[in-house]
Amino acid sequence: MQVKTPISLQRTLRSLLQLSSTVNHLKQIHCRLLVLDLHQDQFLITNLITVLSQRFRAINYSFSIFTHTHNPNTFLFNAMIQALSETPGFQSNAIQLYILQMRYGTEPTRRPNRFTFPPLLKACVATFRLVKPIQEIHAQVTKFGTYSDVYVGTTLLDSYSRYSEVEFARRVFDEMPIRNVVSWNSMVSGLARCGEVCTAKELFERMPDKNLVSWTSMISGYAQNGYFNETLAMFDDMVASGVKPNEITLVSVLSACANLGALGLGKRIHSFLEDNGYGLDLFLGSALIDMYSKCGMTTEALQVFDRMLERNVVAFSAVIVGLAMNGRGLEAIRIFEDMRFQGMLPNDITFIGVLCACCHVGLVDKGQYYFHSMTREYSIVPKLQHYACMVDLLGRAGLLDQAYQFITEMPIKLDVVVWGALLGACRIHCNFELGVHAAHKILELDPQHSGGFVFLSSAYARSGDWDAVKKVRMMMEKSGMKKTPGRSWIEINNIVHQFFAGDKSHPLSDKIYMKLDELARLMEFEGYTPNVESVFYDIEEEEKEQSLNVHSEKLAIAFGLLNSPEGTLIRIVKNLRVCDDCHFAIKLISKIVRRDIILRDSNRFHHFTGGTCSCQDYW
DNA sequence: ATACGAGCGG
Repeated sequence: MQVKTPISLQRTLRSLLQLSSTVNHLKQIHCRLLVLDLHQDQFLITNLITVLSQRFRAINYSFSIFTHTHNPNTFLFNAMIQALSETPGFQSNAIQLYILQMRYGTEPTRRPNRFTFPPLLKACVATFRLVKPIQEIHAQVTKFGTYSDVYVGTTLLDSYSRYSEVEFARRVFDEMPIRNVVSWNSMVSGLARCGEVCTAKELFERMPDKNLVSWTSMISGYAQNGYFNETLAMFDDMVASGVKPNEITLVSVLSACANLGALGLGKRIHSFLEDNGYGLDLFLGSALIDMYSKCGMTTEALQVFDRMLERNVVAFSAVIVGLAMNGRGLEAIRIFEDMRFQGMLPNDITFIGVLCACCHVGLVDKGQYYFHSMTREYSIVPKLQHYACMVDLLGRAGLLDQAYQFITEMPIKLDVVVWGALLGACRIHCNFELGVHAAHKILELDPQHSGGFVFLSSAYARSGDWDAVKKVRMMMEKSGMKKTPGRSWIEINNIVHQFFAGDKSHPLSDKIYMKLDELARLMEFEGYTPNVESVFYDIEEEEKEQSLNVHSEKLAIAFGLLNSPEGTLIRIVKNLRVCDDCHFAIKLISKIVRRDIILRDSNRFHHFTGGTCSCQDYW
């Protein structure tokens, strides 16, 4: 039975609830309710539960109050379901409570309404792996006549999109009688989440009005789908239309900077954050660490890491992976040990960094130890990437038989990356027999894989078996193999200049080629001879004249030397792996011109200084 | 009278 309380007393108690700043205040109010015999006043109880759980996360206390209330009404159920659905670990209880509500019977005082479903849907998303429960709630939404509510529709379409059910999401959106900016934003980010970035963009353009979230949704949608140039273009548009970005926008922009190696913009965002008093929270901190690491600036990455007030597994993983990829494997391992010492649990990505670190430093035993501890101590199931790291680790160290043994014992289906790791090791250690086997396996899995063909043709060329070389060539042509064009880029004064192999389209092309000629003469003094073998690794180039001299990274470096002050660092990003010849040449260039050069290729970083490379010629 | 929806990191 509903207790009637004088309006003025209710109002007083309600403002007391709002003013409470500790759980003790609320306990005192709860006591007053009991003393005044108001503990069955559902309006006050609803308020009490809301404040307890929203402000103090006191979910158990809330629930005990709920269970002591007789015949709870819709409001009370809604408040309790919402509280449970907002508390990590309790979402499934929210669903159970709804089921209980249904079992009680849905007479008018207890009938679910439009406020019931949004939290319930969120709880389902947090609890279930499959979309089925969402569809069931969709049916309930219709049954209780709340389908045309904006909040319900928006949450429903959002939920569908989180299960990649973009068509259901779109249908809900199209059927909504009223949409507001939030509904549009949900649909835009839902489409982006399902990979339909172009449709998302179309919708974004058609939006009747846009706010900060609309822009941010589109920007992060681009970033998450790997459209990094579009991410930055969108960011420019946003700034141009006078919308001020917030931390959430900038996290996505930083991720694009990281992937493009756009250090200039990344740094500008870092200073913007500092100037505007944004603290280094977990998201921004990790994004900055990643950005600096992927630009080869590990020292700056470490600085950000050190300055973070709070660090979680993502921040640790970012710094461990960053150091590992940049060849600072020992430091990566030290930070990992530090993390374990602090009792923070690593996850699968942390272990990618750790294994990668061991690989680049050549710590075979340690790598094997960590690989085992991953499953034994932390119950993390190794993924293909972890296996590929192990094959790489063993293979690089010259333990090819062990690497092959490891492959044969793998409990999951092998992919191109794992065989590719073995192939790479065979190339470094000149084991052609095993390499040919790996290459065939790769071509079975991916008949257009250029690396497989390249290895085969060079292996046969080496052994003088020209018939076999011919056969491989024919296979290549038949497979329609398309080699990704080599592409490198360099950022000068915040502008990214891009070069393709053999590119002559740049306005300063003449000067660039003159610079390369000059470097070639100086390099001869240092004992450089073009490595003919590389030609076989790079089939796309071999038809072209002077093919060895025009790989895109060399063009970018020459351009960088011409357009930056003496003695400054040169940073290049390349979309493919660097070839042996360029690697050797860049080592010499770093010595001749006394410049440090950082080259990020598709696989790892190379820090060249004074004629040596941080990868120690293993890559 | 009460409560509900969108965008972020390795």
